Amino acid sequence: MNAAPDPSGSLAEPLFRRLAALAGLSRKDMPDLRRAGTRTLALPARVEIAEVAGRVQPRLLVSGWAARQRVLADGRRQIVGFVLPGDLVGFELHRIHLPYAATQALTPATLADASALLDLCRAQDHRAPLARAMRVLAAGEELFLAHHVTRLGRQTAYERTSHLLLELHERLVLAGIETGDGFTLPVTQEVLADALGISVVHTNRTLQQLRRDGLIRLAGTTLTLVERAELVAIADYVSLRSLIDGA
Amino acid sequence: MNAAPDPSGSLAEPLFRRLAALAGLSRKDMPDLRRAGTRTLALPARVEIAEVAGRVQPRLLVSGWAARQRVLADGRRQIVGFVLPGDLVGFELHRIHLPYAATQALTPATLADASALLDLCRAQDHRAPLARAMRVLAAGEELFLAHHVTRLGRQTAYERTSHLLLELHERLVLAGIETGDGFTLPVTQEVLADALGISVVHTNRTLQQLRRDGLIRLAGTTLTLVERAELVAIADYVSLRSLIDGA
DNA sequence: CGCCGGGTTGAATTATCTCAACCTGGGTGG
DNA sequence: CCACCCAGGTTGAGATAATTCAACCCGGCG
Repeated sequence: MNAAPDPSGSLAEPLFRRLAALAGLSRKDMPDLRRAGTRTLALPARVEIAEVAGRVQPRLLVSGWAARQRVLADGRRQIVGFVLPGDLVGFELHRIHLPYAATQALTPATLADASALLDLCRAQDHRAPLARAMRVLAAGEELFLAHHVTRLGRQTAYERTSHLLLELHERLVLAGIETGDGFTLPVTQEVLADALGISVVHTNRTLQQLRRDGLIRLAGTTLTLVERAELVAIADYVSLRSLIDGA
Repeated sequence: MNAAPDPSGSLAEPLFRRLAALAGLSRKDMPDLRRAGTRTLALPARVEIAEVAGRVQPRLLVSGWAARQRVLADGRRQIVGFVLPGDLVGFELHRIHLPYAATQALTPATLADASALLDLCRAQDHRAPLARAMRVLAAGEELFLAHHVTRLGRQTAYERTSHLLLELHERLVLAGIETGDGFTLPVTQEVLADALGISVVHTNRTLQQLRRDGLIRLAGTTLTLVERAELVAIADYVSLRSLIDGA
């Protein structure tokens, strides 16, 4: 759990990319976090990204994956959402934090303190470019929750899996983490199962079916969306990109 | 589709009740909407609450129920969330609107223009009581989406149904629409099915099972939560109330 | 009167789950 | 340096929750 100041401001690069890509925020409107005490925190996998001393800390996920999850009384787990690099946690800009779902690191992860960014956002007028851009990000988060609901409620395991993979890919590309037609999927099938609302065994079989059908390739943690267009059709996937551009 | 000025400001009463109950907003901090051009719009059931002329209008649901829903290419429908009296639609305070899920009236409904309220909120400092209270409401909305995900992903039909009924009840009580241990459920079983992610037939059977088990009573549109505590245990229900008080 | 939306029931079908076994590769301790 | 150990992946087979299809009922309404 070492802590060091951000040497270059690049820790927030994935966040900045999304702000630029989705909300057209220009470099000059990007906040300068270099001298704002941005420190990083390294966490091993499986650890909960705790609120320090009961207080919610605004943080930015710099690297690794995490998940917001709820565990039922009998141990069943549902992943409510994935937290990817460039995502914010405990960031009480638009809503207060409720301790309903715990955020857990799925891989080794590094976090940066985002209180400087939070203060900056709070000081903005609602018409300011940065404030506007943050509202676009918030809309994206809500969209992904709605995606999740639709997948779980009305899609088959095959469709759900395609849909989730497409969403993860879009998010990683938006953040500039990935650029090609695939991505690194650093989680176990158990994690996917708990996100997709199906059993591990069925997750395994579904992934294999997608492979056999030539829609994806999956070797270790390297996933390729071989037939992206077809996957989009199967999953009825609506991209954030298209919704923002269309509006 | 008649339009009339709000005679008393009471149109926003359900909203005000929630602000008071959840965020401790006092009457003196409540916005005065009486002379702010608050007009109402009456809609029949099944009509979409459209964005007029492609523009998103901030509105307040005054009476009736609506639903945000997504319809897949082959006609399957998933209700992403219920809109109850006191809820806001098209209210672009914290996030921009994305046309992912259409909002449809489930019963005859009346809406009021909420642009005055939106302007007022936007003029607030982030520490102002009203701004703070709106962040609490936003947290509630997010919680109900998380509830929805958990229900659909990891609960049985029996548990899901219990959970949803508890949530609807809590929301109606918070808005001051209902006060007892039950509420008026003005929707068809098909609507419930599309919210719960199960078939109509199975929804029917599940409701009957809950009745047979003496947990609920359902006559026409009148629903009673006979054994509320038991339902909470079955559904592993976490109330918004308890989360806010506990924090 | 007759129709129709919504609720109810039965019976066959299917998607998914559970249980259980087995395999593999990487890491660890003796 | 080898043996084992364990997490994670894979496969088979029986069990079950939920679906689909179909029929029927009821009350309200044109």
